[in-house]
Amino acid sequence: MPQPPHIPPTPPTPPAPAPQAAHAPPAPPQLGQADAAAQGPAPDGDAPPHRYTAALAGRIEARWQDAWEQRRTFVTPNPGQPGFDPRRPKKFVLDMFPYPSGVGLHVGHPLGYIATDIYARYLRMTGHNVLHAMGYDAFGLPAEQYAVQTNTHPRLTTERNIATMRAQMRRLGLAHDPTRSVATTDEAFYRWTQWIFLRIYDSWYDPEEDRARPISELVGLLERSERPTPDGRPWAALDQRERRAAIDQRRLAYIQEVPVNWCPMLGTVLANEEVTPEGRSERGNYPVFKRPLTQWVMRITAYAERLLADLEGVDWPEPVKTMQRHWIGRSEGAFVDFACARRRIRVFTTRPDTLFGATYLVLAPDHPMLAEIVPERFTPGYAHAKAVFDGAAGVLAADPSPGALIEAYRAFLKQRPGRDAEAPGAPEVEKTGVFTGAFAINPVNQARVPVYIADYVLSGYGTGAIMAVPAHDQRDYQFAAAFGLPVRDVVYDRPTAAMAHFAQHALPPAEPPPPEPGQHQPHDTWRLYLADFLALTTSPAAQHEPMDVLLDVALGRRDAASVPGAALLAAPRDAPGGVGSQRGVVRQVWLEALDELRLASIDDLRQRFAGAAFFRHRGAAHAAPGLCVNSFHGDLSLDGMPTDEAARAVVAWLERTGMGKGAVTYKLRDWLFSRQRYWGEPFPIVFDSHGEPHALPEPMLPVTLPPLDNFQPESSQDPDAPVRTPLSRAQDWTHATLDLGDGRGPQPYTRETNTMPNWAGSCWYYLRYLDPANTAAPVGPEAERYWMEPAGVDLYVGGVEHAVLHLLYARFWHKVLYDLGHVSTPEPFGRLFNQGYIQAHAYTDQRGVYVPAEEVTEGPESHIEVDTPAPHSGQAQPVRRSTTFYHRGAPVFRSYGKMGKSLKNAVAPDDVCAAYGCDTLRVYEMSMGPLEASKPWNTRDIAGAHRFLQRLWRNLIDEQTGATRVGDGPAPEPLLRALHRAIDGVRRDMAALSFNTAVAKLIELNNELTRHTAEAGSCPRAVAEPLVLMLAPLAPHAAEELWSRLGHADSLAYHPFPAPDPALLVEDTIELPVSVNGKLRARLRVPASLDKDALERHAQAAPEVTALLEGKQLKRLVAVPGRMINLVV
RNA sequence: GGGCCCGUGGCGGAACGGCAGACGCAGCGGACUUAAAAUCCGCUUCCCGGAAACGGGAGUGGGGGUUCGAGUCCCCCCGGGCCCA
Repeated sequence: MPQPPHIPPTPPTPPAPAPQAAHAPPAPPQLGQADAAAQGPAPDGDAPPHRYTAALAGRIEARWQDAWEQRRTFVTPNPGQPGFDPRRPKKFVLDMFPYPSGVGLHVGHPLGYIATDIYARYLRMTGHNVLHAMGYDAFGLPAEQYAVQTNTHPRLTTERNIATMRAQMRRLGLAHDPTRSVATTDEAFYRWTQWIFLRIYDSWYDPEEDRARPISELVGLLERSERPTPDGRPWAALDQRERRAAIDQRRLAYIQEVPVNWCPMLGTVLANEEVTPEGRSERGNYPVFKRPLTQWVMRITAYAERLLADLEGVDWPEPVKTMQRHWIGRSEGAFVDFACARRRIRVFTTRPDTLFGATYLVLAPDHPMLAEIVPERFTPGYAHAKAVFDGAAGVLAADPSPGALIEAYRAFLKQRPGRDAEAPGAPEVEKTGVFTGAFAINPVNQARVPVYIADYVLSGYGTGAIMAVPAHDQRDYQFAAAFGLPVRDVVYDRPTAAMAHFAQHALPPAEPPPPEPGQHQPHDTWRLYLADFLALTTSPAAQHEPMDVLLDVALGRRDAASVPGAALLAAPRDAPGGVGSQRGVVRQVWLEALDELRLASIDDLRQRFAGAAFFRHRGAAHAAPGLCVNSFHGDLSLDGMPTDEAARAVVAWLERTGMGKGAVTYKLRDWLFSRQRYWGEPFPIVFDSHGEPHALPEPMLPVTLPPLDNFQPESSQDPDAPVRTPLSRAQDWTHATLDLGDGRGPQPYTRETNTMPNWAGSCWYYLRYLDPANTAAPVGPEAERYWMEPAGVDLYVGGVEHAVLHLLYARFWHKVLYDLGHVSTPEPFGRLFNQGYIQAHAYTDQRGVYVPAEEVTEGPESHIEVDTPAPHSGQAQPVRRSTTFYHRGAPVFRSYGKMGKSLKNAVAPDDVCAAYGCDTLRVYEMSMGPLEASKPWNTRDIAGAHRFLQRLWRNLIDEQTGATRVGDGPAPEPLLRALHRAIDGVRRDMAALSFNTAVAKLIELNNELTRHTAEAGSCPRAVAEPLVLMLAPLAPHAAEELWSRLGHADSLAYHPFPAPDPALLVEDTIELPVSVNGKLRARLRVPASLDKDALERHAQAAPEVTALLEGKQLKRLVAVPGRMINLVV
């Protein structure tokens, strides 16, 4: 997974004493620090010897981290292993797989890890077997780039970074099972990545059984003619090569020549996201070219339907599900055949309902049928532009034949920098293309439409040909505008349909109403009627009324009683826009909308609709669904049908007439799985002397990376230079004589020299946590079933940035493994939770340059003139700004953003741990707000978390002597009640991941305890012990220390979490609010058991209420026992 | 342009459709102290009246709606964020 937490190369700071008076306030004088990083509590030089200070916290934390490790406290046994307790229910808690990067860890990164740790600790204390482990997605570019620069082997860098990150996690007190930690770069791990790749390679998708099956079963089915061969000939008639091809083209992992973003200077392929809109590499700014390259591809599209359908059953945030649905992009479209030069051009469309609006066809520039349909000469008199691209004019002048133009266009495309036409974020580019001279016949209305080629149609998409509907597709519209092609409306939304209806049927009454005050002349009254009519047709109440009824209403408003349908006007509220001032407001809105159409007259309006040219005049396509118009010919009429119904009708007509068929398609593409890198998993594949791929037999795994002494990529200026991957330079490794055990004996082979992408390891790492030492399988079946059933991972926490790719790829691999019987659940992650980000203030100086946030101080307000470039002219304009922030005495301005290096606002967790202890950091991060929300870091607030732990400590431990202050005497009942209310609430909050409110409840209880302890001089054990246990998930070190000082020898990690006593949760009397007309007027203390009738009597008798009821009629009385009373007068 | 999410005190944030502002920060007052820090106790949404106790009014971005009752549900608008184009 990319975008991992970053770990600084320095080892974590050991617990250090609190900084002593080291923070002399910088100039200007009498200013406090604003957002200083980890400033630490104010120095307390003569603090009592046993106060919970940063120094003490540091000692405690180091001690307990050692103890947990030595006692193997969090080592979790699998079923069948010693210590396993089958009576406890299980939970599998998972964090997203981090990349150990080596730079810039900040306090935002561990937020999710702390949350899962707290949850897992809570689960252990509530009787669960908990699996919580942490591993490292350790292959990847940064280490390889570092190798290129310094010639340090990436393994060295990676292992150093992993060690650093492990220490970091340990310093935060995260209770991962140390025996289950894995790294994708371990040979023992990637052996199984390769093994899974081979299972995928050795599988095919059987559409009849809707699952993946081993290739061996495909061979049997082909032999028995139970599945067709590619061209329909019997299996026995195929020769050896043809049989091999028939199998290879059905594999779930296959080799194909595909167009990729090739960057010759970097010597590698780039993902779309790594290419700038200018067609250059994000790193280095080198040119990138589209180039066909032989790649490994994963047939994820075979699973599109299941990946979509199974989203229904998982407990994930709805936005993530929506993003996956969009990414898969299922659409029910159609293939439509257009007759052309005695051939048929098959196009694909996602909008068959717009077929009547197709005014031209566009083919991919390399469409195979072009040679057959392109005529020698253009038909004379063709009215539209024939070619639009740089240099087209010259070619047109020299030789106006279609063939010459097409050649020139292809040459133009080839020399243009490569970029995926569908790359996200790419700006709209000028449409280019060429008329082929050919015409095709639209099957539904026999219209003769011109055929173009253009680069906005890709040969890989659908059939490589589209029907263009410029009125209802933005790209088609732009192309039509560039070439002067017709735009024909065939779908209207309700307001447009209403306008069309008005244009056709409205005859404003003979006697027009007097002109409204303002801008409209009397002859413009049709606009007023139209505006009213539009308001009516779009009002929620009249959404489904027929247009002719509404038109009568709109036209007859002055004479309402005589008009049928006038009931709509009877109750003003039922017909928004109905009467009075509100009607005026709505009318004004519509009049303004009409102004934008620049209608010259009602005849102008009529003409636009008569010519089906509404959208041409508006100058933009209307891509949204609506109702069909202008769509009838012969026996097919779509007029009035909504989009989905019309699409079905067209598909039925196409299938009946043999002119096409319905088709389900997906936006999802197959997954390019090759990278031209060194630092990734080698493929377990070799090629024979014919270039045919062979899987290596299992005993030859793992295929390890060969040593390399030069990691420099082979760069070139030439976009067509042969691709030389780093691995191909290891000649000894690449060429091998092997016996693959297929009966052919030892043969010479060459190895695959691409490596797998970063995603490979993160697609299955969670399975390895379950059984990390297994040498016979990636995961043993018993461990897999125990931890994964019934619905996969019980809680998966990570950032929303992995919503699509990681989660989709991992689901795909899991489903393949499920089909092949290696795992027992169809979905890997049952419940997903997206944590928010931590943001922070950032500061810029008067030039707009960021200054280190930790050095910024706050002071008196000052006003300064700053030169700010004006948005459009770019000219500097002095702007007066005020600020209260200063950096080295100079005023700076505050902004806000994601914590990180670029904004110079990162805060390192090591610094916070040193200044307060990691328990304080944990409590602070959890109390900042809801886990799912993004929230601002505020160093000043950490003190609150620290003081809470300090107060709690002081309640139990004498700060002078270090002895406990806990006594065995009884606790007073109010305190006990507070305790049990807290227990009840904290349990609920913990289960719901609402750690912020859990912290608040503990603080409340502790504050109550503070008051009691101050008074009584000692703290009752009956409160102290449950409080410590409840604190344990949040601040585990302090809690363990207190627990042991309370006389317990064992860790509290598995001690039962306190349970509330129901008897102490119910109150005898409760206070109820009494409101009159919804306004709070009194509070009533009543017995909790009081029933509704008695409540009502009490409420009416309350003096505050009787005063207000004086002389008024009580209309209604609502009393909800245990809640409130409301009187209505 | 489309989709999703979010707007609550000076700040971070609480609040099953039922007492808005829990808890923390900052601020103010008090106790302790020679003094300060630390600690403990109290106050702290805004406006009006009152010496005070207290009383009155407004209030969850703006407007409308549903409801006995709306921060919470529905519609429109404004502002911010994320994703897709």
